[in-house]
Amino acid sequence: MKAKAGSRAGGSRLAVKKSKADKDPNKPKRPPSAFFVFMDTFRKEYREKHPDVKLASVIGKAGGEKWKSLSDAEKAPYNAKAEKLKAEYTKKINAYNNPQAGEASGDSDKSKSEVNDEDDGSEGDA
DNA sequence: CTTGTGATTGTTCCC
DNA sequence: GGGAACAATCACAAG
Repeated sequence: MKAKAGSRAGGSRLAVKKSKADKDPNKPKRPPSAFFVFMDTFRKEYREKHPDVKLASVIGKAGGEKWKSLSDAEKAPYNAKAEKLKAEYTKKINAYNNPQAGEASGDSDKSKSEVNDEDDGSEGDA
């Protein structure tokens, strides 16, 4: 059932999809889930194996079944990527909800969540 | 021309 | 804790 839900419990999100280009400039886009990261690559491969199939909907289905077929180890790189994107997005959303957080007054330093250490050489794609 | 939909799963958000 | 909307993508439909 794709009855995802007609009415959401929350209230703020009542913003219905007005126009695809009418999104708040301050509101950052959500980070692609591991599935999407996997699908980005999966799509390309799928197109080579199925040049006739172009509909993303079909690829989505194929990818969905394949995705479940993957093991945690294979999803690991995708999850790791999504995890990083999540951290980035969390900061953006924080600024979106609290653009001036901490800039009020005498706020010294309480948040040490600066995880800027990108020492993970694994990226290595440099 | 323009816009939405359909389909996949995951993630994220706010109350 | 929960529930609800949205993230990419791309062909196709309808007005």
